[in-house]
Amino acid sequence: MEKSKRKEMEFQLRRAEILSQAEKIFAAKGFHNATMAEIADAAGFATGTLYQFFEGKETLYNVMVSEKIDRMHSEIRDSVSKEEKLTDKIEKLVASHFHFVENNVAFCDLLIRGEGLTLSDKGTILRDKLIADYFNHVSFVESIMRSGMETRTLKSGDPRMMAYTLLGIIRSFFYYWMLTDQDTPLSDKVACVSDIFLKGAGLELPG
Amino acid sequence: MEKSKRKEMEFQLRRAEILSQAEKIFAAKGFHNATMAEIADAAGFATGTLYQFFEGKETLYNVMVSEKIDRMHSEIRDSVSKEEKLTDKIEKLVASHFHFVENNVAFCDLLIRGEGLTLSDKGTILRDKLIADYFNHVSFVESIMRSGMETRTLKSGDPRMMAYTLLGIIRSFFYYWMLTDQDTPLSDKVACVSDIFLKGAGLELPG
DNA sequence: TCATAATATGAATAGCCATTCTATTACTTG
DNA sequence: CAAGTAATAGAATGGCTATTCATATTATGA
Repeated sequence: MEKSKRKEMEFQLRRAEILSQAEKIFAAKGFHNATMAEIADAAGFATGTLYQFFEGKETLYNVMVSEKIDRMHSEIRDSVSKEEKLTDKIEKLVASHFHFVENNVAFCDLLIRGEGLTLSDKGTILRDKLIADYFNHVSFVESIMRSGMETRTLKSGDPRMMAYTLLGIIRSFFYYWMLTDQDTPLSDKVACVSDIFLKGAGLELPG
Repeated sequence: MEKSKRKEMEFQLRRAEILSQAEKIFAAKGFHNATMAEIADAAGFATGTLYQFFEGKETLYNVMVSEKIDRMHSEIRDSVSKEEKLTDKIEKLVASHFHFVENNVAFCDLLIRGEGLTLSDKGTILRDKLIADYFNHVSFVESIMRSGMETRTLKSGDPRMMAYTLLGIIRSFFYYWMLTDQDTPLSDKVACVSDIFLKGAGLELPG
């Protein structure tokens, strides 16, 4: 028999609740130290019930991380593509990364720790997916750089290197913010980052 | 009774052998998937013997990571402090980071994965130490930036932000190299990195 | 060489937790 | 409302491995 519309919706709601609690707990403790019992409890289910929704712990983790990353990437893309001028695109790229980080501190900490990229042999599936996602993301940034070169707003050079550079600076600032400075908004640093990326740290001597 | 000189040396040799094998195995499989039995076997000892040298698995891991990071940082400092000119210092900073990475791929991969930063509650000891080490390292780079400002080779600005910027770019390049390009030497990119850091990606329009 | 201390061994222990499975509860529908 | 179906509960199972410990081995020095 077909699942009714309402049934299906309720199922999705419960699934989402489990994912949401799983995110919190994995983020707080890492993959290996989080237990299924704990997640079930937080979501208001019995341990066994989780297995109605996900094959097992590793699948749960993989799905949680993948879906979250996908959302992050599409948020960033959406926000950047609304801009016309290259410098605005770059600012938006930085700003939307920072925005995501500010709203997902624990998750980003989990990602920084990288936990779960090598869970087990099976775990390389997630690792491979995350790496592929990351490359897609780099390619997206690269395409921005390339268009900047075409319009002669950026120096000509290897656009992929430039993408890596900008993403590296973004990551470094967010790491710094996570570890030391969460009281002041990270978004205050947007201008600083895009400025140093475009103009560099060296002093141009006059004459 | 005092341990004889020779006894002590032999002890240290065995300890070093265990650490060296532990590094390989942890790097290959991550903290949680590596077993004490496996490490003991690789080092040519029985499982129980490891406990003569280290309190337990977590201690073994912590010691291995800490000592390695300490070596990395002092190598980088030594190499940078031999240079006089600021631009040379910066090149050397990049080059020595890359040098370490090229010679310790598996270990760096372990660090990127970040495994072990939150092993358990006890595990935060390592996390705290690594964060402190990282801050020391940032401060070192910051001091280079500050001296660059004093000699008017760098723009004036927040030297710590500049330190984060450069370290971020370095990390990003090494990450890229790890994932895609290990056939060509990473050191080929040294000039590119210090160039983009000093001059930025933007095109200075003439006039 | 022999008694004694220091080390090494690896099988046994013990704790942890993912996963399974059956009893129970809630829902659906005729 | 009752029979039947789907969903949930949570205790029991089983696998895994860090750590311990009684025993064996090796080194020491008188």
